[in-house]
Amino acid sequence: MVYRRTHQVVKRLAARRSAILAAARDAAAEGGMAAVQIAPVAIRANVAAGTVYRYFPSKADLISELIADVSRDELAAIRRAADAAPGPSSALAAAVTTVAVHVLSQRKLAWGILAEPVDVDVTASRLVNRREIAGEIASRIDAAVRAGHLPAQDTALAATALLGALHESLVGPLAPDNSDDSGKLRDAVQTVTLLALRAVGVMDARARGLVVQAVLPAKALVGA
Amino acid sequence: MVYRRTHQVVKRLAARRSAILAAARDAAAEGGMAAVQIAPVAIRANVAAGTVYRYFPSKADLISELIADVSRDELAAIRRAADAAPGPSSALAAAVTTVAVHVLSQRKLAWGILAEPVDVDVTASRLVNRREIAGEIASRIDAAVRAGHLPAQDTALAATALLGALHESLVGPLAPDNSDDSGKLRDAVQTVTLLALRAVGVMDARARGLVVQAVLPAKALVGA
DNA sequence: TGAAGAACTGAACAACTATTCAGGGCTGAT
DNA sequence: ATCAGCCCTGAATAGTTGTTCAGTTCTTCA
Repeated sequence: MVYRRTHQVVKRLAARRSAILAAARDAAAEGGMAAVQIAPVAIRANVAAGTVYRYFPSKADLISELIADVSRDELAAIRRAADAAPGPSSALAAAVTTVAVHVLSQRKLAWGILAEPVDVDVTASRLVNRREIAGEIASRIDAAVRAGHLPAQDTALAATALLGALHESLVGPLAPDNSDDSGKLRDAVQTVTLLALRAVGVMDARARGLVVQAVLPAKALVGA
Repeated sequence: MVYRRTHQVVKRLAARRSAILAAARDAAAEGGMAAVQIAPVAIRANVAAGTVYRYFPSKADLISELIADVSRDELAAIRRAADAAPGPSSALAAAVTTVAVHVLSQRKLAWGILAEPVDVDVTASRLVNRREIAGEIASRIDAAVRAGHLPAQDTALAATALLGALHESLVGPLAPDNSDDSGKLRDAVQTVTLLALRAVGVMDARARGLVVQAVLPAKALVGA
């Protein structure tokens, strides 16, 4: 053999792969999953359509990896916010607020990742994504229960319900479009976080305090 | 003119239209929206594919009407259950329970109506559906607030969040499949109703009582 | 520099279904 | 019985995109 993958080539290939994924992500952020079509993504990434298939076996694989990527980021953000909180209840509040802020700051992307119809089957990837996020929330609820701050409950179901409430009210089709008014955005985050905390059994007064504490550090993110 | 639509013909046409809609509904109940394709629906309704287009201008119209139909039924059920309750809080609990029971007893259909990807655009119809149901829930929350049973709040947002929680935890991709165990089904309905009531501010102890009252009459429906 | 092999291109292909429409059959008035 | 007009049929059409692949370009090493 007179050809060998040199380090430089390996790096270029990896860069191209990332460029394609980034192009897909940009497209999704701008126009939702509907905009993630092979030809347009290829153009964005400065490659030909066929090249995409040298990196991803199919569109389903491309989108699945996109979903996994975005989920990884979100999960990390949730953990960071929760771990920085002083106690289990604050951690739960911080986690919920983080989810709310994230989906609001990238509504189209979030909708695409979560629920937007796609022509190929990405249910498996979406399932993994939801499971991870829900699992994280569930374990935070669990910690608060063990600390005696919340009544015992089916934490997995509660976590799923919480996420459903957040998503539906913030990026679902009925969600009001407040994307230009950052004050209303904060209000929405607060209101929904309050609902979520009360749902799992935080007493009203205490919940209000937790919400205020959790929303303050998240303010900066709203602009992102 | 030597031909005129006689009463008999009018009736037959109406029956055929209903048959097509019913076929679409059956298909959706069995295999979700993916199974609602013109040719198979036509076969189910004992007509040719072309005939469907004599009754519905396009697939989008057919599915939109299907969504409207199902929504009408659900809304009626919610109102019936809520109106039969002794007070505003019970009415809210009954409404929430009714939604839960309905989606659980027809999971595939509910998923199709609510969120399953469809190749044609039915967002408008889905939006109307959600708005109607959410509006009903919102007005029940409002009644409870006015009666002094709940704290003042953004009822529209709360209603949307409640529905999101119900749907996600009962028919979403993470929902456990308990379709064979009616005991678990009841548990799920109870748990989720409890979460929903607490979310809008019903005190825990009181919420538990309301849930029990609301679930009892709904039991019969679970089998449907 | 040349040869071998890999990567890239982009036009052609494939598959899936909604939609159409020319022809056949049915209904109702005379 | 007859015919005008509507209804129904279902094979053919059409439009949309994901996917392929033969040919071209680029990279590596002797």
